[in-house]
Amino acid sequence: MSIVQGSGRPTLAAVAREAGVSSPTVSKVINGREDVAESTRTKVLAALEQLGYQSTHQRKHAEGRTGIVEVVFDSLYSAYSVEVLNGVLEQAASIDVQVLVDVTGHPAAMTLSPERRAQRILDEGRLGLIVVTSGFSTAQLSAFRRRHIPVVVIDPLNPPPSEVVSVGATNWAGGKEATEHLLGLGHRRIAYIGGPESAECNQARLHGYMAALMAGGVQIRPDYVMLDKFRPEHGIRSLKALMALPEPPTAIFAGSDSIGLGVLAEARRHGLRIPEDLSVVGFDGTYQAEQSIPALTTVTQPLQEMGRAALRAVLRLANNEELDSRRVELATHLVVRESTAAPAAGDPEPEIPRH
Amino acid sequence: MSIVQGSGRPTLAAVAREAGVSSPTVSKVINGREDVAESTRTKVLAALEQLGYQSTHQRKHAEGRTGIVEVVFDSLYSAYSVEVLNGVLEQAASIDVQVLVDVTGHPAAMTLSPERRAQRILDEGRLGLIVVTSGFSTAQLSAFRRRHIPVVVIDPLNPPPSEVVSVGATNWAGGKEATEHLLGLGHRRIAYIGGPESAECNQARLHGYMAALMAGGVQIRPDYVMLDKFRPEHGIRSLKALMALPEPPTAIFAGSDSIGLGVLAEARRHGLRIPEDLSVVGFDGTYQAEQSIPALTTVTQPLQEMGRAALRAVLRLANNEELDSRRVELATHLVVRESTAAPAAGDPEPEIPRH
DNA sequence: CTGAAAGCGCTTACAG
DNA sequence: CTGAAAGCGCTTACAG
Repeated sequence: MSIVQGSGRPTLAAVAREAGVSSPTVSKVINGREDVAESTRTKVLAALEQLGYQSTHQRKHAEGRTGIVEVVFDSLYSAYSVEVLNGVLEQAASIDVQVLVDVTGHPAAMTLSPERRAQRILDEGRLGLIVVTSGFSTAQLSAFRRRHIPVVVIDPLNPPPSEVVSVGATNWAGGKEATEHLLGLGHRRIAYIGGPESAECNQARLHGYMAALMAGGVQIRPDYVMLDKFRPEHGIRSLKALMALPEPPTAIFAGSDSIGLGVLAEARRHGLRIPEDLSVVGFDGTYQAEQSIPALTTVTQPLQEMGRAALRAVLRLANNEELDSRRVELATHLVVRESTAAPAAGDPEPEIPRH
Repeated sequence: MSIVQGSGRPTLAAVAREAGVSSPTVSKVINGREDVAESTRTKVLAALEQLGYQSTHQRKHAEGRTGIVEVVFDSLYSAYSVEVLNGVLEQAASIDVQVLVDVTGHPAAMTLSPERRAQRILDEGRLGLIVVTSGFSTAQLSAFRRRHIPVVVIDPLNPPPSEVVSVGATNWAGGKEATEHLLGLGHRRIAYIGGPESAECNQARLHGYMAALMAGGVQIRPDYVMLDKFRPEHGIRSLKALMALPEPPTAIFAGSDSIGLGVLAEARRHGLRIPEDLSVVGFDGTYQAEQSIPALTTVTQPLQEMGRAALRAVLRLANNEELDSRRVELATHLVVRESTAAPAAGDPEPEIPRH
């Protein structure tokens, strides 16, 4: 059980000495042969781990640094994901790194356990991993860190473990700005149709919304806050419900562009004119918001820049360089388009004056 | 110069015998050492090629069949590309193949020569290559074939070399169906705003359009055919030009959804109501056409299915299985939505009766 | 199930 | 610039 400190990288023979067995036995373990006693296998595996043994194949791979970064999405069926991917791809193209795209949310997907995925990423010498919204639990992310695989999370749904690097946007400030815009136009009955209650980014937007209302001296009404998935259907259902209220809102702050587009579609079916009868603000700044008719006022997130920043961070981690910060927040900004205006003049306004 | 038929795969020693040199010399050539006479290097390279020698690393890679397929796009800034990618990803997820996405059209992109790309694909043991619209010239595609890399082209802009497998849609039939739909509604002044003149798919759609007009007894007017990029701006510019004609069209067949959406936007600016004043049909069947207001009538291409079919074909080629056909054409179909209707009744109609 | 011995395929160090 | 010889790291075949 002597600790042999070989001059260079560990060889199979060194592992054999460490484990107190012969080389052929180690060879068998590595190659997954059956004819090895379980106790021996355990000893050998421990020695492999201890010395950090890599097969010739793995070593070649690591030296060659094939330069592949793996990007994991829940799905690519949202403009949000596509824009982030485009940012990653652009950054990758400019520095000759390759991008492997993985989608975990497909019904037919083989669901790889994170441990197996981590193993594959190690075996195949990936430079690192970018995770876009959700996908992995805190425990799963920690598993990657344990194996020293650089991981960067974009806009994490749940707060990631503190040692994981994340890239996001100033969601609180964005939510505040959207709401202030509507207040500034004269709206007082402003509803929030947002994403899942558990999602970090939704909480920040919601609290930005509430902060703006409070600062504006407007009462927060629980019946004006509808939380569910970031999907058009949620916008459709929620607008229906809000319009059925005795005192329907005159403006909607939607927690995502896709929700906002759902609101637009449903408003149209209701015969509501946008922005004359109802103002709508989205969040994300996807091209769909730009191209909708009327064009959607929205809080733009620098999605491409977020993708680029994530790739840069992964590569720095892969090179063991220092990062300025474990958490990057890029600035959002409001883009005013056609879907917002002052409320109808004749609107009965049970106004509380600003104080 | 004896041809040694080793029992199994070629070893370095076999290459040495074939080239009439020693093993160390071959080793040097393989590892790119400088101290080899040029004439010797040439002989050795010939022998390597001849015997199809693979380094241990390459062999490991090939055996392990890491299972990466490379997909090359011009860009991912179009709904078309994204839908194709989603098809590829879905198929890949269901059979545990990984997908590497490459985008060549970015301004900052390192432009890899196809020879270097082919080399990389060989070295890194990719299963094959899917090329989505354009990207490679005929000569470049042939380079891949020469090196026995499975290649499938989706919707080739130019007719690919006959030995390359391609996946497309029934563009001619789709163009004909779109035009017949407009004729059936009573339109006679139908313009075509299509893609690049050189693009195969555009030619097919244009000829489908012309075939329908001829069958309907409607004169083909060259001033009603506008060809340029598959982009919204082309739709905007062309509609402007068409509306300035002494006899503007009452219906537009757009060669892509993105062109169609440009037409919609420009019509709105012009104060034209859709579909009362102008009918518009798109092509592609992207979700943007579905979500536009008014929703765009379009000829749907099974883009996801095309992505799936391409991946299936690449894997069959990689396994040396037979393909049913070198060219797959999947069926398009017309989806009627809100952007088409009968022309305004009062329309002055210099009508030629159908014969 | 284990390991001494032989062997394989490639690389290295160096004499010419 | 080339190759005989030694060597390295791993695997294989087989005796126990």
